Amino acid sequence: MIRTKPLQPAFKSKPNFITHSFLLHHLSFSQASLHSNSFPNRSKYEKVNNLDDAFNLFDEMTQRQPLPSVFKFNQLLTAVTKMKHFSSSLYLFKQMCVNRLPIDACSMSIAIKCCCRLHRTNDGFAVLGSCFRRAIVPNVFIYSTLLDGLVIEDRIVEAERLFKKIIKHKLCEPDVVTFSTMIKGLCKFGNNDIAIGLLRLMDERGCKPCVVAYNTIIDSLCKDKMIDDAFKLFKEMVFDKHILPTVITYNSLICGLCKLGRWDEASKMLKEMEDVRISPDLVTFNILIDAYSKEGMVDEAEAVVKIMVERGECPDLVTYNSLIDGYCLRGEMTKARSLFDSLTSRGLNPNVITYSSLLNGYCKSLKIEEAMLVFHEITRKRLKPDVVTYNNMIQGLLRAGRCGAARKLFDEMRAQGQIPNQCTYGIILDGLCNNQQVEEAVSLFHLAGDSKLSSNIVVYNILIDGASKCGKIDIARALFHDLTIKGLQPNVRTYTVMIGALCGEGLLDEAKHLFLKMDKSGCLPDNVTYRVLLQGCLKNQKYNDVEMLLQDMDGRGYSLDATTLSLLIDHVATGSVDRSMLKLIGRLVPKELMDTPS
DNA sequence: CTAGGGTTAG
Repeated sequence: MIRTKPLQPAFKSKPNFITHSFLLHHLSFSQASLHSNSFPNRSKYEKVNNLDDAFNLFDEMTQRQPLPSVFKFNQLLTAVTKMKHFSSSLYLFKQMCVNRLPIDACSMSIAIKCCCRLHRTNDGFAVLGSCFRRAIVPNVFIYSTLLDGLVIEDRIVEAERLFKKIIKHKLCEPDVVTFSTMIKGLCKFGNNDIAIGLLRLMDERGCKPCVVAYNTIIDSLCKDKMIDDAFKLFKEMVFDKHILPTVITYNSLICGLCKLGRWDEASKMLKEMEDVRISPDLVTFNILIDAYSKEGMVDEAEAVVKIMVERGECPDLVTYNSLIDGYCLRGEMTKARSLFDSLTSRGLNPNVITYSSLLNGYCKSLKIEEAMLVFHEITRKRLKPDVVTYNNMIQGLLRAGRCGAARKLFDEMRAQGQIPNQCTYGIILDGLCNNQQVEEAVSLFHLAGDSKLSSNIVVYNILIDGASKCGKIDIARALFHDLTIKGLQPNVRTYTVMIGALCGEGLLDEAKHLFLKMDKSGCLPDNVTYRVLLQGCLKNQKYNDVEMLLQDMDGRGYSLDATTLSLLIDHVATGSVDRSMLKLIGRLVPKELMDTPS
């Protein structure tokens, strides 16, 4: 399976004051990075920095007598390709072909790269065919580029086939780039172990793994939240293989740590990279800004922006998109809007991500009309709403109770060629349930006929929760039964939602039974499970298990949230829960709740 | 001499 973002975020801890003040302090006082943007030895063929110049130079070159060398043409193609004008580069290449201008393997590999980056890898293979017709022997550059094209298009089976063919038929000698590309493909499909195996294999074949090969796997492990494995590989790279990490290595690790809420370690890595004289770059700062924004700590995020500017880095669209999203998450739509409006004066054009963030912010703030305006603005700016945009808008409409409009947009999205993903269905099912339409939700779920959807435990969690919220405990039970029949494994959330549903109906014995069952089936109840069951006990005046639950929580290092705590205190006050439990309760109160007087 | 691989945003 290709890696996708989870439908539900992982539990994270907030950065404490010490960590982030250290982090900011540390960054602002370390030495500024050096910049060198001068390229004194570039010829005019690689110096072109806009398309017009490139085309003019090309025309002039084609008329020269004698013709410039293939080397000069390749330099020009490279320059255009570096500007990411892949179509133009391909156009020039085609002109070279039809006009019998000089072409070699290098020109071919540039053309193939352009095809691949345009998601036209098949055309890349057509260029490979033309190599044979022109008696140009395809080399390792050409095959590695084609391999990358297949990986870019998620054609992993074909990528593996090509890779094996290269080795078996000795099409070329695979080098460190060929291996790294295959490793990237494996990682993209979650095969980290096989990727590590390939890392070992290349070493055995006498092709020494380099920092890129390691980075690829380290980053993939970080994205899969296997950060400890990532560090294992990092240490192996540095200490056993004596390969120096780069800023990209650190960026991946810091990003992974931030996303897991491991702020103190992220801060430690920042310090470490400065120690080894690697300056944080634009991406490093963007990672920190995004992490702070997602924690709702926009002030700290803005502080990082200030520091990066002081250090000579120019905030880009990624920077501002993170900030805008941060303000949206806090519901500070005025700030989000003014930041959005300031983009053009900063020379930045909002993209579909910017618009979707803003739209989502308005939806979450229940300003559905504003959200619709933003939605229409997207097409007016000749951008295309994508799946995420539609998902956000549909969610907003459902929240506003406008089921009909949501339905219409769902149809429109498919008409526009945007394929609904699992997230879309999750949003719609949840929305229908919240609009008292569980039956519709369940039938849509069965109607969707998507095998991945019907085996998605998160979707079951949504439906069970929704059924319970609508007071349809029978439907909730049936769904829970249905998933076990299918051989699906309920997760903590499934159990918790079901236990909550049973508690809500006063079915405490059944809830307790399920609670014991989950533990037995190896699914450990989490913090939330305990809180839900505890609330169920209290609300239904079943006090027998309260002390045992509290003791369990203490033993597991769990804590109480504000709601459960105040409910408990109420019951102690009325005498239904014994005062002797106060000491135990006190131990379960997290520091944050102690500090904030409410 | 020119060509291929690794990091950040909804």
